[in-house]
Amino acid sequence: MLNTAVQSAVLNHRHAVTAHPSAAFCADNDADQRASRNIADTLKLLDNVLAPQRRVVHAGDLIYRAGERFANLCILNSGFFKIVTLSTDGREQVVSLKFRGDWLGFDGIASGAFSCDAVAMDTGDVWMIRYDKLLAACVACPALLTILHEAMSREIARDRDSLMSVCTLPADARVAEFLRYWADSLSKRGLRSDQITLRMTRAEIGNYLGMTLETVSRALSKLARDKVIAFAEKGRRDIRISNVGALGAFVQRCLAPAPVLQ
Amino acid sequence: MLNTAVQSAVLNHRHAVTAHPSAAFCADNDADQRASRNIADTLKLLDNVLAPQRRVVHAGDLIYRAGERFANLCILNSGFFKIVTLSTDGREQVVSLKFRGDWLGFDGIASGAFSCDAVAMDTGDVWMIRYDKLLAACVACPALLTILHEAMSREIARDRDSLMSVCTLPADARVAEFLRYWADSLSKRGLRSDQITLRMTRAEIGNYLGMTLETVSRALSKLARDKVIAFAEKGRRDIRISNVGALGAFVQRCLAPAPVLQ
DNA sequence: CGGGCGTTTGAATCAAATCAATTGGAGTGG
DNA sequence: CCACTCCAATTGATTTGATTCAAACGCCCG
Repeated sequence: MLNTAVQSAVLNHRHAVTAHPSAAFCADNDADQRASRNIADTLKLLDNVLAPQRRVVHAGDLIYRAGERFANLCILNSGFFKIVTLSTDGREQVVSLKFRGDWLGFDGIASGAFSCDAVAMDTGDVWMIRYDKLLAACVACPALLTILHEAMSREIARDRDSLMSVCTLPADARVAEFLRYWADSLSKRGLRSDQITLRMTRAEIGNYLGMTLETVSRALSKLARDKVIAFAEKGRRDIRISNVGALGAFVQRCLAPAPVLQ
Repeated sequence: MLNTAVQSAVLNHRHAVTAHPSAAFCADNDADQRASRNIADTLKLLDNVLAPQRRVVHAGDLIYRAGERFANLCILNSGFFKIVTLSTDGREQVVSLKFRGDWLGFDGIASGAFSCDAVAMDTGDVWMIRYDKLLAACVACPALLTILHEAMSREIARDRDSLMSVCTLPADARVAEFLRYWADSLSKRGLRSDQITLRMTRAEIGNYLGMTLETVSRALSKLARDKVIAFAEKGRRDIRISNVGALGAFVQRCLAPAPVLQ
């Protein structure tokens, strides 16, 4: 019973974020297991009540684009997505990353149009839900309303954490924090978090974190030198994280005042 | 009929953000007038349906603090507020600024506890609404639900804009953008935006924008030197902005590639 | 008037950006 | 299979925008 969520998380994933059968890597603590189960339960409920329209997407596909009329919210059943805002003067900014169980499209509710692009970064499937139908269903089923509000609330809290990272952490720490967040997100979804495959280029990571691609590269090299992470033998997109705690410790070390050597 | 919203916006404001009777400064365009009216209408509806509990606050008062159990949302009827998140390791970050008509507390919905402090920066009054009562009322009154979702949606979109500014703009432009946002916020609430009184220290502004207080000071001096803003004759907290467009132009100038001089 | 706090401004320093060269894989086609 | 291109990533040298450190100023208030 505990493992059903973990199992279902694997569905619809091909070469994407691969789940691992061993409990050693999947939701290794109670909180992660609970989170993973919550996501599975939420998806099941939404499926039952609303029978959302499925859409399979591939890397590079746009789920919606800025300016488009808002009518649907999406729930991510699998895959990995980025939210990109585009300013009028042409600046582009990756503002958010989304995984299984996350929602897309909240930004469109207020203005009636999306204010950003939602882009798939891997094969996945999203469930489209008409917003008006969702509202109607929420009246009949209060649990749905709770789910919806919690999702929006989490997004708000998460965005604030992002801002905090960008404003208060030096570049190296920001990259470490980014990896930690990614590993955490995988754990909470019942996926193995000791090995992650970045499906973003250094340039995309840099954009998200407010630094250049060279700085990202240097930070990753430093993390590897300090043995906080390791690269897969072949290629440098796969990152092994034997100990997530070490990433947190690295962040703290970056913040600590320079040691006085006498 | 067009001016009622503007009038009501003045209520409950003492020395805070002062409204101006002349239409030249208040909601000078249709969009601003509409926004101002929307805020007034929303407040009226909430007042009628929920009869929120009033609370008068003064500069420095905490509306709620991180860790506190979540039970109420707040609507700001007047005053000016900051949202501050505190990381476990002691970093502090101003993540958001709030004005009349904005909501406080969405971050508490998901986890059942607030994840940040909400601090009044001026005299004002907030309306407290029990979240469970609000949900019940939403079922009976769909307009309420729309209002709630739009507020959350706007907050999400706004947070993303903040992140974009911090990540893509140089320090000078960030300060200009900050002032532009502030002036805009005043316009949308039917208040004069040609003269704003910063109720934040340079240190607070710097924290919010991800830079040091010295850099904020230098940026403001540069804006004044370039005649984009002007300081009040006495003191340097009051800022005159004769032309909001000039702030936008300044931002663009910061982004433009260095001019080739031959 | 004097103390305290917020602000400004300058000079020195530093972290990150920029510029530039090289490496390394993935994919293509002969 | 190898040669080739293309693009991502790394690494080094240099520049630059912002921070840090320091000093002075201005305003408010007891």
